[in-house]
Amino acid sequence: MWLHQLRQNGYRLTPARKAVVQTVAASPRAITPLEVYDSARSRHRPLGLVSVYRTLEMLEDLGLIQRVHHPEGCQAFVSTSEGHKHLLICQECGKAAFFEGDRLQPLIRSISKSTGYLIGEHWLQLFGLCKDCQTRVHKRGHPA
Amino acid sequence: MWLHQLRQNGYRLTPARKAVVQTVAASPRAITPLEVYDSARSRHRPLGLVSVYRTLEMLEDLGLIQRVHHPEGCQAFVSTSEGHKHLLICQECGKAAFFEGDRLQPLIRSISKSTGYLIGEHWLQLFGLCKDCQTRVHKRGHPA
DNA sequence: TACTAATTGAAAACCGTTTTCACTAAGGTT
DNA sequence: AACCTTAGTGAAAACGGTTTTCAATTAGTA
Repeated sequence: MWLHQLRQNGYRLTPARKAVVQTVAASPRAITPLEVYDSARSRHRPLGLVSVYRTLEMLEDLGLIQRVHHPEGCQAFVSTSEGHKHLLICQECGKAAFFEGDRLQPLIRSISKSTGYLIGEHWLQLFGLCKDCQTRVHKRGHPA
Repeated sequence: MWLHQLRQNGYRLTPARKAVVQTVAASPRAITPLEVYDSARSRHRPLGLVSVYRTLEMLEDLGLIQRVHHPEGCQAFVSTSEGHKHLLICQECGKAAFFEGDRLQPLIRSISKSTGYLIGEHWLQLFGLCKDCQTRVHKRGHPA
């Protein structure tokens, strides 16, 4: 569990941290520092926004959460699903799913060959509608 | 040419705009608003940072430039290469190359199937070393 | 040449993030 | 259980990039 993992890395287990960690871990979608703050304060009222930033940074360093890049902003985080690196985000509700990117290798190799670049990292992120939102959208009629 | 295109979209052709547009168009790498400002001021000294932001927004709306997402920040822009949507960025010098992402379709279809998501957009960005920087790095000996 | 609405640059406002700092308390030690 | 050390806390101030405001300017048209 995350709280365990923090202790093992020499971090103290404070109410502020617990509140932030539990909030982020419980969110199925990417959330911003301010959202974390609002939500985590119900677990630990005196929480300061500063502690949210510090804890998020810490969790990112430990690889437990990752930053999500959106067209509208890049300050949101999701909990990282072990071994799965790529994100699929619902454009309606924000719910995040993960998938393996192994199948990218052939594409990457061919791009490397044609451009001459030595490719190190890759980022792939997909956007769409999750199952729930597909049916929800149907019921309301199709939006623009 | 870009300046033409601006006129055709009802924008006036001012020295400030020309300076910004020419600067961005001439850059082989993604540049931040501040970098644009510094560089464009050599073309039009009295340029204000505000005009840089406004012009960048305008160019983005017209689809002439696109925002580049980096682990370290997401405020840089590159000129969009016609038809090519995906970016390959040199981690040494920042030079950008483009490539087609068509070959992603099979991967996307299979992910769509396994997750149930209806996938709309995709973002793929690669990071690596361009040819020049590969040889440059060799000459200096390998860095960490 | 005159007109007018778009555009400009400076300054102020804004807002999310980071730093500072004196205080608190987690967790090991006794 | 009481103590001690130092990591961690929250409030407030500082910061820095972006946006807004506004009076002055000017591009493009009549």
